[in-house]
Amino acid sequence: MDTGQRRARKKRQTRAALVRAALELFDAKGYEHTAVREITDAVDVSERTFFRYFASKEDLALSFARDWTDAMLAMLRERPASEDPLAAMRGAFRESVLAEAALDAGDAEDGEGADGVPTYLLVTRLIDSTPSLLARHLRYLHDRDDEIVGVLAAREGVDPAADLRPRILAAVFGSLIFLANRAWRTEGSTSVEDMVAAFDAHADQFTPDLFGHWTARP
Amino acid sequence: MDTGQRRARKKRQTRAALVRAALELFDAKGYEHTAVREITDAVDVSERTFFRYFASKEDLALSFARDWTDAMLAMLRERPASEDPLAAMRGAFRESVLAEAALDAGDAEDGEGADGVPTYLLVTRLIDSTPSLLARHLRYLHDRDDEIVGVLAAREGVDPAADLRPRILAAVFGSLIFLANRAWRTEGSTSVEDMVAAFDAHADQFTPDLFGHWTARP
DNA sequence: TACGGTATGTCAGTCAATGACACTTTGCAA
DNA sequence: TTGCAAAGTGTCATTGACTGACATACCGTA
Repeated sequence: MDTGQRRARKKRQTRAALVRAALELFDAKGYEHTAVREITDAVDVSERTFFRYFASKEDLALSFARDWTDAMLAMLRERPASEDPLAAMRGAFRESVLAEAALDAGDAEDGEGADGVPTYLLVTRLIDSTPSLLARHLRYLHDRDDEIVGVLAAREGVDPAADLRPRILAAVFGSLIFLANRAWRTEGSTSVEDMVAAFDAHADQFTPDLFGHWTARP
Repeated sequence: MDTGQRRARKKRQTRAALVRAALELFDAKGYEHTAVREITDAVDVSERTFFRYFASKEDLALSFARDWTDAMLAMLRERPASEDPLAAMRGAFRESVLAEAALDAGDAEDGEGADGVPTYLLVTRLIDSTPSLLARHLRYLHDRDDEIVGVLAAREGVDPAADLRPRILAAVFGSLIFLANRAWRTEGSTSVEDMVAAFDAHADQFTPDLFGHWTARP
C-alpha cells in the first residue's frame, strides 16, 4: 500500500526531527515551559503538522516508552518456558533495555541527545521530573499491564481472570523498574549496564519473606 | 486566625456546591464533555473562583480520593503492632472505606449523588472511565505510596531505603484495590460491604506461592 | 463606623488541541 | 509525458483549561 519510498522517508525524517528538537528543548527548558510552537519552529513545520504526527505533546514525550514496552513484551514472549515468571521478566527486562540502548547508539548521528546522554536516561529523567508526564506514563504502563498478564498467564497455564498472580507480578515488576531507575540516576551513572545491574539488585529483594512479619535482612 | 464563622461556612458551602454540581454533570454527560463554565454556571460563581478552590478540573474530581487516602493512612497508623503488614493494610482498608461511606451517607441531604448512588461508587466509576483522570489518579497514588511505605517500615522496624518490602507491598496493595473495585462494579453491587468483601477475596489470593512456577489453584 | 484583609468578579491573555478548507507534492498509470 | 488521486502540509478560526493583574464587594474587628 505504501510503496512510495521518498514519501515514507520524508515522514520518518520529519518525525525524527520533531522528536529530536523536542527532547533537546525539554532538556534545556523543561517540558512544561516548552511550547509546541517552539518545537515546530525549530523544525520549520506548522503547529498543525505536529498534531498530525503526535496525538499530543505528551504522546511525543512517551513515544520512547512505547517502543521500549513493545520490545520488552516481545522479549518476554520469547523467554524459555523453563524459566519461572519472575526469571522470565528479569530476562526480558535485561534484553529489552540492552536492545533499545544499542538502537539508540546506532542512530545517534552527531552525539546522542543533548550531549552524550543516552536517550534512555534523558527520557526517564524527563518523565520522572514532570508530574503530568509521570501521570500519563503510569497510565500507559497500567494499560499495557494486561498484555504482560496475558503472556505470564499463558506461560504458566493459569486463568488470568481468576488467578491474580500474573497481575500482581506485573504490578511489582513496574514498581521495581521505577525504583531501580531512580536509584540508578541518583548514583549518577549513564551506563545502561549499570541500570540493568540496579534492576537486578532490586529484583533480588523480591522474595517470599515478604509475607508475615518482617525481620531484619543481612 | 480564622475566627470568622460566617465566612468559613460560606466557603465550605461554595466548595461543596461546586463538587456536587460537578459530580452530577460528570455523571450525566461525562467528565470531558463538561466545561468548567457549566459547573460554575450551575453554582453561579465565576470561572475564576472555581480555580481558586481547585487547582484544576482534575483536582476537583480527585478530591474524594484524597480524603479517602487520608483516612486510610490514619487507620493504618492506628493498627495494632501485632498485625503483620498485609493484615494491617487489609484492616486499614476495610475501616477507611466504611468510615468514608458513613460520612457520605451523613451529608447526603437529598439523596446521594445523582440518585441513590453512593459517592464512592460514582467517583470510582468516573475515574476508571476517564483516561485523563485515571492518569492523574495513578500518579496521586504513586505519590502517596511514600507515606504508606513510611508507616509500614516504621511498624516493622526496617529501613525503607534499603529494604524494598514495604514498597512492594504498597504497590501490590494499590493493584488489589483497583482490581477489587473493578470486579465489584462489574457485579453491579452498590453496597460498600460488597466492595470490602471483594477486596478481601482478592487479598486472599496474595500468597507465597507467587514465587517459582505456578500450579493451578483449587 | 472605619479600616484591613479576604473572597470574588472582570478582563485579557497563553497554550494545547481540533475541525474545516485550501494548496502543494508525490506516486502511479494512461 | 501528462494528468489525476491521494497524501502531506499550511492557514484560519475556535474551544477550553488555566493564569495574572486589577478592581470591587464582603466580613470581622477595633
